[in-house]
Formats: sequence, structure tokens, C-alpha cells
Amino acid sequence: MPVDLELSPKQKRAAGERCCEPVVYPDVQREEALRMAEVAKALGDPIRLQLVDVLRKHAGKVCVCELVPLFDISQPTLSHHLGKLRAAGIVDSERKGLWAYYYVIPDALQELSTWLS
Amino acid sequence: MPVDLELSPKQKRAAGERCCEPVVYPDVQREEALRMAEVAKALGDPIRLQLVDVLRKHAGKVCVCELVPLFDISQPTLSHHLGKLRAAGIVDSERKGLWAYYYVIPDALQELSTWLS
DNA sequence: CTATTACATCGACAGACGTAAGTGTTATTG
DNA sequence: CAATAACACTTACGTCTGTCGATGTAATAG
Repeated sequence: MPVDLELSPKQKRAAGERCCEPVVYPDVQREEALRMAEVAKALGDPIRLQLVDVLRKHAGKVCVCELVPLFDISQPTLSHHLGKLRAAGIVDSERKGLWAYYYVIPDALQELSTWLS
Repeated sequence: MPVDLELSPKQKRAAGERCCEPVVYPDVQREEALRMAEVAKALGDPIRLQLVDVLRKHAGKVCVCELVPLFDISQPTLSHHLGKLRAAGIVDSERKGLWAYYYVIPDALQELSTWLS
């Protein structure tokens, strides 16, 4: 979260003169922003956010069939949301027989959390 | 972030018997999740996340015309992103003559930040 | 008043998203 | 093996999103 850019001094400009010079943006932040935005985007749905909330509190103890009745959506839709969370690197799953147990990957939220605080 | 749900005990089931009972979901969490998801969704774009990052470090000191050259997007697109951040309650703006100065609303990120940590 | 600058809004478009219904896959039960 | 249960994948569809170019609006400069 460094992003220390040089700011052009602000003053009233004469006509024909632009407000500010283009400022070089530090590439450092760019990949970090991509990663954090990906996580934030995955959390940007109420159902997925609540899913993460539930999984953080009952890691490895809840199967998908128990998650379905918590939300007013179909099982395939919930599976889709879990897939999104997994694609974002927030959760992973473990199969045990018929059941699939999801859990939040440790420290998956840390970078965003640190930046936010 | 309470969400303390009762978990049906998990055991292998006989055929013809469902995995789990529907579990009542506490409504408490729902609105909280809606608010936090809205904030997360607004942060779920690299440009908007970097915008918030810049604004947090230079609150009230950067006009829009200085933000434009930082990103490889057009001015209307940047205005659109700022509008999204404002709609999510993350930033607000102040007009001074020709220039518009954006700033992060204090504590706008706190609820999400607290939940994440 | 006219020209110009800063910023927002509008219109358009391709692509992504959330959702459901249907189907497929794998594992367990009988 | 046949039936069933848990879960993922496919298809489809309406909506939202990110982007740009063009236009609109307010304010300053001359």
C-alpha cells in the first residue's frame, strides 16, 4: 500500500494550460492491488461473505448440504459461489466420501485485512 | 459477525434420508453482510482499490485531474469509478471552483476491516 | 460574451455476474 | 447391480459492469 505519488501543486491555471502533469505510477502497488481486489470482489456478494463468515467459525465441520438451507438459493448456485471463493484463493475443499467440506485458507484474507486497517 | 448456527451432527445416512435439517439463519447478520458486501464489492476493482489507497494518503489534496494520469483509463471512466465508491459510502467529494476533491469517509471501511481481522 | 478547463452524465457495447433447471459424476446403501 | 444421496458442471437468461466517445454543465480566463 505504498503509492507515494508526486502531486502537482494546485493553482488556478491560465486557459490553454492543463491542470497537471502526468504522474508516474509506481508499479509496485499494481499486482498487490490486483490480488486484493480479487479477494474483495469475491467478498462482494452477501451470500459469499456470509459463507466465509460461517466457514471461518466452523472450519472443516460443515458440509455443503448443511450450507444450502442457510441461504435462499439453490444448491447449484451455492456450489457456484463456493467455486468463486475457491477461484479467488479464499477457500479450499476436502472431499470425504459423499460430503465436501470447505475451509478458509489461512492468511487468505490477511493482505486485504492489513491494508484496510 | 456472530452467525452461530446449529450444526446438524454429521453421520452417514441411510438411503432415502436427507443429510441435514434446514437450519434457521439469524437475521442479525443479514444486513451487516449486505453493508459489508457492498463495500467489498466497491473495492473489488483494482482501480477503485488504488483510488481509495491514494485518497487515504492524500485526503483532500488531490483533484480528479491529477488522478486521471495515474491510471490507464479515460476521465469518464474514472469519474464512473469515483461515483461507485461514493455510492458505496466509501468516499465523498467537495467542489472548489473547477476542481473536485475526493476524500475517504472516516470509518467507512471500519466494519469490513473489523470483520476481516 | 466567448473560449477553455474540470468534471459529470449519457448512450452504447462486449463481457462478466447471479441465478435456476437440468444433467453428470462419484460414493454409499441395500 | 440398482437406487439414492451429495455435489459439481452445463446451459440459458436477464441484469449489472467496465469502458469509451460524445455531450452537458459549471466556473474561470481573457
